Amino acid sequence: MDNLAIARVLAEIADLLEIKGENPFKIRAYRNAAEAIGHETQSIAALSDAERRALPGIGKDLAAKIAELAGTGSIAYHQELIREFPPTILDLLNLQGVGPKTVAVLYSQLGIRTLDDLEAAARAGRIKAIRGLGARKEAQILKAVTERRSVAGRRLASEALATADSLVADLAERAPLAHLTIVGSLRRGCETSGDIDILASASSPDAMQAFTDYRLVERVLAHGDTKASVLLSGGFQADLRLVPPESLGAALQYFTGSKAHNIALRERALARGFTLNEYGLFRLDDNVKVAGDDEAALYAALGLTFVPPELREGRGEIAAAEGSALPRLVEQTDLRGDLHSHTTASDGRADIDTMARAAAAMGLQYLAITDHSKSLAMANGLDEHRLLEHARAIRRLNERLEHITLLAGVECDIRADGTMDLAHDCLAELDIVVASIHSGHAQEAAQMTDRLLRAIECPWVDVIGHPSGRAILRREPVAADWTRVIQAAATAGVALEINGQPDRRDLNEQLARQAHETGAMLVISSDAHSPAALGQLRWSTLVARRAWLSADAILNTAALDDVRRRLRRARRTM
DNA sequence: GCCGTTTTCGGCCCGACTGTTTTCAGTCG
Repeated sequence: MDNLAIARVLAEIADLLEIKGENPFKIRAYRNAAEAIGHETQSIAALSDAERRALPGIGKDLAAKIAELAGTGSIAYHQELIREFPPTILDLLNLQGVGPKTVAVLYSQLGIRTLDDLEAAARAGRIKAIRGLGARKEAQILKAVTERRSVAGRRLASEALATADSLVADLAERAPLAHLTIVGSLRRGCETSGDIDILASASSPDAMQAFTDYRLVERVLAHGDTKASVLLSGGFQADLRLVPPESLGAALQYFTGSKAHNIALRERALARGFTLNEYGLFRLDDNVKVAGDDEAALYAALGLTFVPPELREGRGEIAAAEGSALPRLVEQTDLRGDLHSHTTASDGRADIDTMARAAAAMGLQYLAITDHSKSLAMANGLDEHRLLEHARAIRRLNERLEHITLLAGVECDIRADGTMDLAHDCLAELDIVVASIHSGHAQEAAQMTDRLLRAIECPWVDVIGHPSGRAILRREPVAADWTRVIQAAATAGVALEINGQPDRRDLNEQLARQAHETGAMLVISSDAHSPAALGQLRWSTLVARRAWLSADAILNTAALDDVRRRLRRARRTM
């Protein structure tokens, strides 16, 4: 049983307990454990009881429940809750304006257990008859049901950011004195985003007005003096918070989150005789403000080094910041080259020269041209003959280029049986080979693991591209024994890619961290199919940062000579 | 249900907005 499956059961218990009206701190304990387990790199099911209990947030009871789940496939306590409440009512929980109390009332008084039940009851006017609910609540619920059916939940960070950037640009024009920052999960660099959070710091309310008047607002969900929420056309929810300039630092901290990080930080503040809110850090005894305008100063006042937003997930960053043990995270400017890109030779949009100049203009010192191999016919993949011709063209151009060096490479398909899509003597002619899976994603774990291990055994493979093959929100990662695959890559000196396509980000942050801890080399790549897409290095860099990686963990932060020496082909033992 | 530099029991983050109320509970982030 994998970590995500365990986390899902614990999170569902938390939801059910909430509807039941249980002790909120007990609920939080289940939530915290689910969150921690979902992001743990080692397999929880494989751990001993003592090892589980050593994890933060897991005590005697939860360790026992996890053992029960791993051993029998279910938890009796969970089953009891399901007998009490049909699990379908959990669908009602994330409706705008409907929380656990309302769900409980709807179920106990009207027998509502599905979205359809709820809609029918609202249309029949049965909800407004309940004490504590009213006609407006009924209308709100009906709207929320309609909206739920028309829009999906979470979206790619790249889409959210594009929407957020347009919104901020508009606000900046109409409220020029406000200091605007995109906060929340986008600032933390998460791969998906549920809503768009914007912080405005200003002494006038202009930004608030501009926000609710924004041309793409479909519906205003809430609108107060300092806080407003809107639904944008396209399905995004956006929240704006307005704070005075002297609270900018505290507000940035607070609205960046995550929730787990904030709770831990506030507990730390209390333990040190302070209280922390979005307006500042205040001494408990006399309510004097000791920090608030500057975010780094706020962390310092709590005895911590600055925690980069990408690490604020409640995964040990506060303990590390206390001991000044946070890594210096890799930055996009640390990257000296990009080892994965495409041209018109296969399915790219620009020729070699255009890609090279675009990369040079970004300040990159080297760029690997890695077009697709023949079995990807849809992408006009290259056979041995065309590929070697392409490599000659790349090398000819290289002689004329001044500010950048091109590597002649390929993104070679890993066939279903783990063999390479191109002959080894052809691969041997190249400067770099990225090997990737593009088909047969549905293989069983054992077969997929063998396939990847076999690819890693090929002496001409330098990098495994987008190793898990996932498409965020669309396709699950392939099933494989990642511990074995990562170990094999580390032993063979094959690098693992962090792919920068915004819907791939593959390896993901957990596997990237595990790979680094296992001793595998990592590369941060764009997988650009156009000049503009070289900017996708932004997304893969974010993954590396969220995996706690510093520049020395990443192969392509090195100078080209050094990269050549460290590629598998230079180190292979025949 | 977890956890320990005031604690192995008694704590557990904090504030804004809405709707249904007569002072607040529920929801949200």
